Amino acid sequence: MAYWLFKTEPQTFSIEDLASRANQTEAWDGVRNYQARNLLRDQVRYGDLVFIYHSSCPQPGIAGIARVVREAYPDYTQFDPESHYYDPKSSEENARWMMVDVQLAEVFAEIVSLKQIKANPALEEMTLVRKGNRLSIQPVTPEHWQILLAMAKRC
DNA sequence: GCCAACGTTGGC
DNA sequence: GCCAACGTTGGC
Repeated sequence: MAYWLFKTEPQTFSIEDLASRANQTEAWDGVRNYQARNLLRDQVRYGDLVFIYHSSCPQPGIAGIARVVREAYPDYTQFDPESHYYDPKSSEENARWMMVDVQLAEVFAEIVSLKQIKANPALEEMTLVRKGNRLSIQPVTPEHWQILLAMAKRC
């Protein structure tokens, strides 16, 4: 089993939105970056655990954990002309973008803030804090996962 | 294949 | 809103 970090802008989709549908699965749509797409398609597997990271917001950081409950399949928003994520260059026969389904596992009592993460020398190799990194789907090593879990206030 | 122009991400 | 650090596009 592998560990991941998925970024989301909470003003668009937050962990509270995920929590409000806790017993349902949620399609993680809208990934429009090839490197992130490749990870979703080739490496993210059923049962993997995912840190949900809030970005572009007052307090960026890790808000909780989700579980992958369906492996990669075509992101339907790419075919919808009404969608913000519509891609006219993609086709149903040859879908360009993929998504997975996730389900909430845990909401942290407090966000593990980017500030805390940056302040921890043991996490300086994390993709998240490497200079210039903007990847929205990132692998997390088991070591980093355990350190971050220990930093989180669990319910 | 090169690379300039442009668009996006995301912290601050 | 600023801007660094990307990624993408398209002419050549």
